[in-house]
Amino acid sequence: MNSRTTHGAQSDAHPSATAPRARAQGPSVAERIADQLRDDILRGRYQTGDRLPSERELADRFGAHRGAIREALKKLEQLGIAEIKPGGVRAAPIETASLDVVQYLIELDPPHNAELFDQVLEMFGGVFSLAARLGAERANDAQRAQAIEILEQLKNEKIPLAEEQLLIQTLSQILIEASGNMVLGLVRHGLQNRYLERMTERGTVLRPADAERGPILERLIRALAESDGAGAADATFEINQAVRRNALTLWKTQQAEAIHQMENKEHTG
Amino acid sequence: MNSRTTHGAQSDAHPSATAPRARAQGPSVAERIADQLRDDILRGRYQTGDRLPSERELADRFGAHRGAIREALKKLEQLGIAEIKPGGVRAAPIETASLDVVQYLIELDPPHNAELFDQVLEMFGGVFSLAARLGAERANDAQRAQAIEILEQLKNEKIPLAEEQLLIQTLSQILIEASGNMVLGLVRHGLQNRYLERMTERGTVLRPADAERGPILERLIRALAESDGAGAADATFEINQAVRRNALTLWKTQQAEAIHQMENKEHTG
DNA sequence: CAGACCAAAGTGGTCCGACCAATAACCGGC
DNA sequence: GCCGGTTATTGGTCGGACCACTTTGGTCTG
Repeated sequence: MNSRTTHGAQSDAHPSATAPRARAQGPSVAERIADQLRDDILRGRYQTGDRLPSERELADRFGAHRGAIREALKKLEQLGIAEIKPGGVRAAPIETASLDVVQYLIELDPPHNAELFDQVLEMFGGVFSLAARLGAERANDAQRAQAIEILEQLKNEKIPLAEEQLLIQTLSQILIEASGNMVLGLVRHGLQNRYLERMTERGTVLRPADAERGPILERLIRALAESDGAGAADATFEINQAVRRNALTLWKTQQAEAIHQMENKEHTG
Repeated sequence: MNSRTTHGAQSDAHPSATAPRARAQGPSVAERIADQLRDDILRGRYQTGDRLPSERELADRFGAHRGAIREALKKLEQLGIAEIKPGGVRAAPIETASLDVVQYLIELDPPHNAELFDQVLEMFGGVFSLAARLGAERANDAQRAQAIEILEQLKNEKIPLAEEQLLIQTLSQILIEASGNMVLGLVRHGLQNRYLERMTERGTVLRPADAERGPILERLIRALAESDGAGAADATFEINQAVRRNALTLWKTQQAEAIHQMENKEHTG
C-alpha cells in the first residue's frame, strides 16, 4: 500500500500562518479536529440540541480514523459543549459548559471579545477580592510581609507592564495560598491562566489610571497589615473596577479602529 | 483472551438488578477505567510527575483494549490531572487542574470531605456575593421583584430543606442572569451542580441558624430594592458565613460519630 | 386516521492488530 | 566521567470488524 498516508493532515488550506512551527510538531490530528469542532459549536454552527454528524461521517469528512474523531468528541464532551451518547452526539448549552470554554470563546476570532474580556476581568476581580479578604484574615507573618512588599512595588507607576502582570499574579497566588482555599485556587487558575496573557498580548493595559493607583494600593496595604478582611476585599474590588474602567475605554477605541480598518479595506479592495 | 467477546459489559458482577433493564447500561468501560485512574491519582497513588503505567500495560491490566484506555486517559488529561505526551503519561499537579476535579475530590470516600466542603461553600459564597452585588446594580424591575419575592419566602423558617435549596438555586440564577456575566454563571454552575446536591444528600443543613435568618435576609432585600450593590454583597457574604458556621459544626459532629462507629465496628468485628 | 408495533438502518462502544514518529533509556567509545 | 548514537518503548493514528442500543420509518391493528 502505499500509503496513502497521506497524510495530509497538514497539507490543507491555511493561507495565513505560515509560521515555522514552534513546538514539536503541532497539535495532533485529534486535537486539530477537536479544535475545529469546538469552534464550530462555539460559533453557533450547531445550536443546542442539534445533532453533530456521526463519528463515521466526521471521520470521512476529516479524512481521519474514527478513533481520532472519537477522541476529539470526548474532548468536546469534557468541555461540556457536546453530549455524546448512543444514538448520536448533540451540542450542549453553553451555560452548563466547563469554565474552560471561556478561554476558547475569547480566542475565537470574530466577535464579542471586548465584552467577554470584561466579564472575565470582573469575575477575576471577585475572586481576587475574596482572596484578599481571606488572605488578610488568615495569612501568616511571612505571607503578609510578602504581599505587602509586592504591593509596595506596584505603587511605582513606571513599572513595566509585563513585570506588573507577574507581580499581580504572584500576589494573587500568595493571597490564595494564605486563604487555604484550594477551590479558590482552581477558579483563579481557570480564569487567570491564558486570559490575562491574551489580554496583555493584545496590548491591553491592565492597570488602574495612574491617579487612582497610589491611594487604593495604600488602602489595601493597610487592610492587609491590620488583617482587615472586609477592608482588603473592598480595596481589591475597587482596584479591579479601576482596572476595568481603564481597559474598557481602551478596548472600545481599539474596536472602533478595527472596524474602521475593515471598512476601509472593504472599500479599497 | 477469551473469546468472547465480550461482553461483558453488563453481565459481570452487579448482583443487583437481574432485571432486564436497570438504567441504561451503566458507565462504559472507558468511563469505569477513567474513574478508577482518576481516583488513584486523586488519592495520591501517583504523585505529581510520576509516570502512570503505559497504555499497553493499562490495557492489559484492565483487560480492555488500548483504545478504551486511551479514551480514559484523555479524560484525565482534560481534567487536568494527567499530562499525556509521547514518551509517557504523568500525573499533573492538582493546583493546575480543572475546577471540575473538586466534584471528584468530594466524592472520594475517605478523607477531607468536611474541609473541602467548607472550601466549596466559601467559594460559593464569594460567587453568590458577587452575583448579588452585580445583580443588585443591574437587575431590571422584573428580576428585582422576583429576587425579592424569593427572599421573602426564605424568611419562613419552617420551609422544607429541599424547597429552600431550590429557592436559593433559583435566586442565584436570577442574580447572575441580571448581572449579565456569563463567566460568573459558568463558575456557579461548576460549583453548584452536584456539590450542593451532595451536601443536602448527606443531610447537611445549608441554612443559617434561625435567629440570624430574618435580619440578614431583610438587609439583603433592602439592598436589592435600593440597587445597593455593596450592601447586597455584604449581606450575602454574611449569610454565607452564617450558613458555613452552621454546617461546619454539624459536619464535625457527624465526622466524630462516623469515626466512633468505625472504631466500634473495628472492635466488634 | 390515530396509535401500538416491529424490523431495518444508524450510531456509539469496544476490540483486534498493525505501523509510524518521537521520546526515553541504554551503552559503548572517547 | 561525558558524549553521541543505537535501541526499546511509548503515544498517535489507521483500517476493519462486532455488538447493543437508538432512531426511524413503515406496517399492522383498533
